[in-house]
Amino acid sequence: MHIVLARLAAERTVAVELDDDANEVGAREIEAGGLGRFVAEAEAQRPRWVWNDTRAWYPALLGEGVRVDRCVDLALSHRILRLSTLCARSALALAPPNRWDAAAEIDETPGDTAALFDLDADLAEPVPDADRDAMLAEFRLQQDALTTSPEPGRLRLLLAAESAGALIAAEMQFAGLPWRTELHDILLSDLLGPRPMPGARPAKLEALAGAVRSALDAPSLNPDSQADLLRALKRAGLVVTSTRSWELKKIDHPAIGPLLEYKKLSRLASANGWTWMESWIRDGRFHPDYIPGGVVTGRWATRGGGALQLPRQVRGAVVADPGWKFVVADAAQLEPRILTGMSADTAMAAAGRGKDLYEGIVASGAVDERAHAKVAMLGAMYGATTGESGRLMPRLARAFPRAIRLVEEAARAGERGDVVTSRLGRSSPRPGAAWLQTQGSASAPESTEADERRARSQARDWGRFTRNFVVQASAAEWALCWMAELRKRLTAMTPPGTRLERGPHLVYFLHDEVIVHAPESLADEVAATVAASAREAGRLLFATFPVEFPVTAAVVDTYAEAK
DNA sequence: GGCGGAGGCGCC
DNA sequence: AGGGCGCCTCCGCC
Repeated sequence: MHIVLARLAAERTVAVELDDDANEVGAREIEAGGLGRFVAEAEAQRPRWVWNDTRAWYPALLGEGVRVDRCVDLALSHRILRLSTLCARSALALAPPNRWDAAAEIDETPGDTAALFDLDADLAEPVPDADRDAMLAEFRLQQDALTTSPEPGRLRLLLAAESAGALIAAEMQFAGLPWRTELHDILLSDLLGPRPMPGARPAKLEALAGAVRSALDAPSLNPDSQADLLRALKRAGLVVTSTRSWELKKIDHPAIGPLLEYKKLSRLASANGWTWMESWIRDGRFHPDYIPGGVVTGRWATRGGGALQLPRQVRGAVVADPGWKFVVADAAQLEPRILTGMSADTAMAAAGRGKDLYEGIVASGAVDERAHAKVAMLGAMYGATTGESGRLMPRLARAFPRAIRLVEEAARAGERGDVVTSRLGRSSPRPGAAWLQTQGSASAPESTEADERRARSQARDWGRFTRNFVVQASAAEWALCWMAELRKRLTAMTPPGTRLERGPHLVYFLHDEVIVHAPESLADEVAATVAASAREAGRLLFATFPVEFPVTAAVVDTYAEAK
């Protein structure tokens, strides 16, 4: 059963009940303030709620203590279906852009802003606060795209996982990641010195800046200014082209040690220092604003707070509540295992069976040490052509021809300007107008050597993008299935109606890693559940193909203890 | 003043 | 000469 929620006006909502063929079988108008109660009662029938945008509905329901089991997020689903090669001939895919298309997809022709203003005024609203007719029409178009797809199963799973992700994102933001500001303050003070007055440098940074100034004989140097710093380094006789840490590391000079230390600590102070703490931690919780599907590959993004870049230095401030534990779990070598499943590479599946995949590659004889296996695999998935990674690639290709062929073919497709598609049906965007123009001008009769070089370089760039896209996007799908399965099982561990924050619940997600906040008595069971959910995700994506997805699950009091 | 690109670096 | 991000500061520009 599907129930479509639509706004009639600011304070009026209608719930339209549909049968399996999306025919309307009932509708009920909900008075102001009554939505939470209505949803809570309807949940007993396990409907799939259909709404334009999870962020527009779910936070308020969570605030009323109401949890939703499953939903269809029409905006997220629309974006997938518009691009997917698995429903390319559907009416939804062939229609001109409308207000269901995110703004990001409309303005992808830079320099052509005039076109934006020529479009229908509806486009100004990227995610519509849709009325009843618009919601039903969009839902039926999406259902049609699914039923006419040659691979409806994959797409249905993808949309279900994407929508479950939207629920999880709202729940994680609502619950928040436990964060102890007094411990964060101690961590900062130990590394930087006591908290300075606003605008002043912490004591340890000031001391390091002084050491750099005297070592470079540059008394007025501001180490925060790259231009200033580069000049001072050159004046001291150092051969550098930038002030990047990795370049400076290669230089032997008394200024370099304190400078690298300065850079590391000043980064901490500016990105996750006291100001960050006061802006983002409320009532002992960090509430990141997750954006499901915010990355072209389907990975999540975040807005504000840099939630996906929490440096290791501050993870000691992430502490479970008294009587509670964190289960910190990450999927081991996720992307190569995804590639294994996609390519059905039985040799690589064997290398990853029951052990560390990179050790397995060593055991297969393809390379002679774990570090080489890792750098070679990453190079295969990212498109490295030179250096150690490039040198090791041919050996990898001989040992695992199917896996390597899959990423090579994805790269060739991108170089041609073609689209590639993930395991469940998320397709890459097409290259933009500028890309096509550069390729076109290189094949024109009057093209120069420089034109052709630029076109080749640009084609290889897009090839690296599509090479990585197939793996990264499919890994993101696996992670969504993992979390959706885990969420379902966590809910089942407490009595129906238990408030989210009273039972074991997800509090953090980072591409291939999750944190569950769980009562101590359930922690071990949660750890086992995390692993079982990973196996289920593997089965959902790759059926019976024998690729394993081991997870490391640690039961800890603080995030810093894990890994 | 605000804006936005560049440089740089944190995470996967 | 490696894929995807977000966010900080500096600095030139309007």
